[in-house]
Amino acid sequence: MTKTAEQKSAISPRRDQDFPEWYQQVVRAAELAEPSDVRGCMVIRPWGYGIWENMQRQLDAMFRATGHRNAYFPLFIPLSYFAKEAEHVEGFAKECAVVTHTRLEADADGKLKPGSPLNEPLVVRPTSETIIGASYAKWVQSYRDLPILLNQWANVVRWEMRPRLFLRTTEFLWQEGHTVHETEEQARAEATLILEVYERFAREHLAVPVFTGAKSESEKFPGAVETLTLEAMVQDRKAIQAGTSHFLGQNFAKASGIQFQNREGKQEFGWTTSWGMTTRMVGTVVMMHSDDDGLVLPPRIAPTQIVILPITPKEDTRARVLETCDALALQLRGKHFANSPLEVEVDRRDLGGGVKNWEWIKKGVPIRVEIGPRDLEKSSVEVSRRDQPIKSKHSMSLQEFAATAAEILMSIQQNLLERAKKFQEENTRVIESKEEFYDFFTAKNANKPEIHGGFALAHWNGSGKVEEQIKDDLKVTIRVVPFGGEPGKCIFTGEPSAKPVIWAKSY
RNA sequence: CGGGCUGUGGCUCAGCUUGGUAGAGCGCCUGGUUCGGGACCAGGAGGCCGUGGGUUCAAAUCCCACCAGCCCGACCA
Repeated sequence: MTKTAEQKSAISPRRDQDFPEWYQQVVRAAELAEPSDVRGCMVIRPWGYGIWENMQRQLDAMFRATGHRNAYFPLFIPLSYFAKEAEHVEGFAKECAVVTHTRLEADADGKLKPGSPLNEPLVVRPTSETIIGASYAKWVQSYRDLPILLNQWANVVRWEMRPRLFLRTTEFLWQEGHTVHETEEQARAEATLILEVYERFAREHLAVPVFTGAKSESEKFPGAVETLTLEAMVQDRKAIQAGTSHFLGQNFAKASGIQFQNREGKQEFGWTTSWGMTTRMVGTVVMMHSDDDGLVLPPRIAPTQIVILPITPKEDTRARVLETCDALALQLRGKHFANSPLEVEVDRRDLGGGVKNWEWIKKGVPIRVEIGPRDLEKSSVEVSRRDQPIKSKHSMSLQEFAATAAEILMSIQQNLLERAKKFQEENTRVIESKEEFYDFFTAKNANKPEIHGGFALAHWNGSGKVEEQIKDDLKVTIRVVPFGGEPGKCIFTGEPSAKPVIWAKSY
C-alpha cells in the first residue's frame, strides 16, 4: 500500500465509526464464519468452529463435574408434543420450521416436488423441552429415579427475521440441559447451580464479566416459572444475553406427564429445569475483546495460542531458522496452560513478509513469535502480545520465552478480563430520576447515533406497563433483576420498588 | 407481513438516461525484483450482464412478468 502508513487499522470501519459493520468485518477478516446461500444460516469456518469446540469442551467438562451426562434426542418434534404447553407454543410457534412432506418426487417436467404429506407435521426443534419430556415421562416412575441430569449438544432452528453472524442465525448450535427433580427446592437449586457454572465459564474461560439475576415477567422463557440470566456488556455498551437457566416448575412435567410416586406413596409431577448456551457466545467474545485491527481472543479458547513466524530473507539461513522454529514449537507443546497442552503453530507458508503477520493479528492469536537470522546468533525471539499495541515487540531469549510462555498467556487472559471489567464498571450507572434515565439512553447525535448509554441501575415498581413504555420510548429493556438489593422508590412512578434492576439496550 | 432499494467475472461496483454486442479496483495464477514484513513491475486466467417473454436490423441498456437478495419496522439465544 502506498497510502500513508500512519494509524492505519486493519479493520474498517473502526468501532467508533460503525460498530455493527465493524463487527461483521472482524468476523469476516478473522475467517470465523460467512453467510451461506441459505438465508439466515452461516458457514462456520475452521477458525470459528475451533473456538466453539474449545468452548464446548471446557463447558462440557464443567457439566460433567457437576454430575451431568450427555445424551441425544431427535431433531424432529411431532406437532402434538410441541402443542402440549400453551405458553410454550405461543412463544415459539411463529418461528418454527415445519416438515409437512416425506420424500421428493419428479413431476411430468422432471422437476422435484414434495411427495406424500405426513399424517402429523414435524416441527424442527427450536428447543427440546417437549420431545425430551416425552422420554422423561417413560423413565420416571419413582422418586428413586430422580434426579435426571442430562445435557445435549445440538443444532436448533428458529426462523428469525434479522440474521447476524453468530448473534442471531436461523440455525444455531448450543447445548441444552434438561433436568427433573423430586422437589421444587432441588430444581431451583439446579437452576442456580447452572447459572453459577455459566458465570464462572464466562469469566474464567472467555474473560467475559457478567451480571446475573432473573428476567422480568415479560422477558421470561415461554412456559418457565423463573428465568435466570447472565448479561454481558459489549463495546458499544449494549447488553447481550450470555446464557439462560430456567426453573420450569411443574408446567412441562404436567404437559408431558412426568409423574412419580413420592416418598409418601402419592403420585406427584416432577420439577424440571432447562438451560442453554449457544454459538452466540462466539459473537459475544468478538464484540467484547476485539479492536480496530481485528479479533482478540482469550488464550483459553484460542484454537492456536502461539504462532511462530519464521523470518527467512536469505537462502543460506532459511533451513536453520525453520529448524529453530520447529524445535521451539515442539518444546512449547510439551508445556501446559490451564490444564491443556499449548496450542502452537509454525507458519511455514510461502507468503511474503507481513502478510502472514497481519493475518494472525486479524485472527486474534494471543502470542506471535518471530524468529529470524539475527535471532539465531543471539538465541533470541521477538514476542508480540495481541492485547498490546500491534507494533510493540519484546526481545527475549529463546529459553526464557519457552519457560514463561504459559505465564504470558495467563497474563493476557487476566488482562482481557480486567479490561472488560473496567469497561463494564465505567459504563454502569446508578440512576435516580426519569430525566437522567432518558438522557442516559438518548444519543446526542440523533441522525448518526454515537456509542452511548450503558447499564442503568434504577428502581422500578414491577409494572409491565412501565417496562413497555420505556421500550417504546428508548428501546431499553430490563436485562436483569439482580439478586439482593435494597428497597426504594420507582424512578418513573414514585411508587415503592423492591430493588433496583438493570436496564439497557440489547442485542 | 408493511415501507425503500438492488440484481453485471470470486468480492466491491462502473456502464443503462442518449440501444451497436463488457470494463475498473481488489482477489487469483505465472515470471521477476523485493522482503524483520500487509511492497513493486510485467504478463495471464475468469462473465451466455438474475430468469422468461416482448420491441428492434441490433438489448446489460427500452417495455412487461416472474424470481432472488439487501436495508428500515414487529420477534428473538
